[in-house]
Amino acid sequence: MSTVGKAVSLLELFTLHEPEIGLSDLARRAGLDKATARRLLMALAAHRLIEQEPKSRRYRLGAGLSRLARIRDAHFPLVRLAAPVLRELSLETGETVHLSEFSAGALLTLHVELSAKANRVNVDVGQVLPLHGTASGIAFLAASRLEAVSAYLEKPRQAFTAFTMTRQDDLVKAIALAASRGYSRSAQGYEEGVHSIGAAILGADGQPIGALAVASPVSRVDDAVAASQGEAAVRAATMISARLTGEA
Amino acid sequence: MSTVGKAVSLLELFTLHEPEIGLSDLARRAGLDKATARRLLMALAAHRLIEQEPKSRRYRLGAGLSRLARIRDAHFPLVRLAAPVLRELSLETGETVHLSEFSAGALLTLHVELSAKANRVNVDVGQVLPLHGTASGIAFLAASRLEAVSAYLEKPRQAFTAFTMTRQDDLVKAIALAASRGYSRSAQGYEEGVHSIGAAILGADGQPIGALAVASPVSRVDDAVAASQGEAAVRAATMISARLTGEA
DNA sequence: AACACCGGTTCAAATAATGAACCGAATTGG
DNA sequence: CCAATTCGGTTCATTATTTGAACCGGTGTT
Repeated sequence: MSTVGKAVSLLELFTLHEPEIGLSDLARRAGLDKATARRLLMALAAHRLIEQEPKSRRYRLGAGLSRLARIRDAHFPLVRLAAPVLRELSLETGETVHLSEFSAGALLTLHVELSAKANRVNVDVGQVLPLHGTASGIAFLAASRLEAVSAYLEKPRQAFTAFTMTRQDDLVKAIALAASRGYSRSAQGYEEGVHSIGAAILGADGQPIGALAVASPVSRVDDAVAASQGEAAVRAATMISARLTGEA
Repeated sequence: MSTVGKAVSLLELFTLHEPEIGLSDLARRAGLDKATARRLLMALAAHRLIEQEPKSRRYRLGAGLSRLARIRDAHFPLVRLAAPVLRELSLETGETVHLSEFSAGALLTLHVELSAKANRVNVDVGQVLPLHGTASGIAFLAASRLEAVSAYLEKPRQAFTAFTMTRQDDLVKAIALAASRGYSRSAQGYEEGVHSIGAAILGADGQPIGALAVASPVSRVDDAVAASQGEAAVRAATMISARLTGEA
C-alpha cells in the first residue's frame, strides 16, 4: 500500500466509540511499525488532521478535518438539499427517516429526521451501515453497476440479527427485486424489531451516491403500508437526486 | 516534505471558492510533478478523501472527509457546545457573533449567529481569518504561549485594509492590551467598516483552541459599547471553555 | 493545419520510508 | 516493593517507494 494509504488508514481507526487512541494501539491495528505509525501521525499532525492530547499523549482526529469537510459540504450539499425533503417524507409517513452517503464500502448516516411518535426508531448520525442487511444498502446495491455488486458479494458478510441476509443468492434476489420496483424492503436485518424501506440517491453521472430509508417498528408495517412508504421514498429520493444534479 | 504532507497539501488547495480543480492545476500549485500529484490523488481517492468528477475529470474533496469530521465533532463538540452561548451573546449585544477554531496558522470560522438588525456584519462559515488584523486572532495570540507568538511575529504579514496592523511593535502592544483585559478590539483591520471584539476559548490544557468575536458596523460602537461587548464576550468565551473541559 | 494544453502513463534513477533495537518513564502485578 | 510489561518516542543501516522527464492520445484555439 502507498504511504498515503497507510496514513489515511490511521485516520480511519478512529470511531465514534473510540475517538482517542494511543501510539502502540494505532500501530498494532494498522499493521504498521510503531516508528512508521509515529512518523505518519506527525505528518498528519503538521496539517492538523491529527491532534495529540498533551496530557495522555493519545491521538485524536484534528480540526483540519472539520475545515475540509465544511468546504466539501458547501460545494456538495447533499445534507442541505436533502434535509427538507427528508422532513416532508418523515411527516408524510409518520416514521423516522435517515439519509446516508456511500463511503469506503459502507453507508454513513449523515442526517436523521425522527418520527413524532412515542414508539419510533432511533438512528444516530455518524452510524455506519453495512450494504447487506439494511434497506438503504440493498437499495444502493440495486442502483450500482453490476461489477461493483459482484465484487461486494464476493466478500464475506457479517450477520447482525437472526434475520440478516448473508447468503449470496438471497441478496441477489433482494437486489433484483429492489431494482425492479425502485425501493428495497428489509425487516430486522440489522436491528431487531426495525422495518425499513430504502431508496437510492443518484449523482450527476447516474451512479448511486447514497440512500435514504424510512424506518418503522415492525408492528406498524404490513404490505400495504410498505408499498405506500416505498412509493413515497422513491419520490423523495428522485427529488433529492434531481436537486443535486442542478435540476429545479 | 513527507509524501503524506504532500498529499495533504493537495487537499488544502481546495477552497470554498474553488471546490473543483484539474490535475495539472493541482500539480502546479502544489509544486509537484503531474505524475506525482496523480498518484497521490489516487491514493486519497481510494479512501474517499478525494473524488473525481467523471465528466470533467476534475478533482474535489471526498465524502470520507465528512465522515471523519463527524466523528471528530461528536467527540470534540466545540460548535455544538458553543452555539447556544453564541446565540445568547448575539441577542444580548444585538450584533453578529462568530466562532472560529485554530487550524494551520489561521482561524477557521465554524459557526455564525447573525444580528437581527438590518445593518449588520455578515460572516461566512468556512472563512479563514488571519491571526493579525482580526480581533479573534489578537485574542487568540494573547492567550498563546510566548514562543508561539514570537514565532508568528517573525513571519511577514499581509495588509487587508489601510487599517491592518502589520508592524510588529503595534501587534505586540495590541496583544499585551488584550492579554491584560481579557478581550481584544480591532477596527477595520480585516474589512472596511467592521468593528470587532474578540475573546479566546481555551482547551483542557489551558492553551487557546479558538476564539469568538462580536462584529458590528463601526458606526454603532463607541468606547462604552466596546467595553460592554468586551465583558459579555469574555463571559461567553469563559462559559464555552468551561463546557469544553467538562465543567457544568 | 499547427499549436498548446489537457489528463494520464511509463520506467530508470533518486529519494524517502522502514523496522529492529534501544531508551527512559509509567503501569502493572505477584 | 521490586520485577516485568508496556508505554511513547528515537536511531540509522537497509530497503522499497517515490519521483519526473518524456511520451501518449484527445480537445479546444488560432
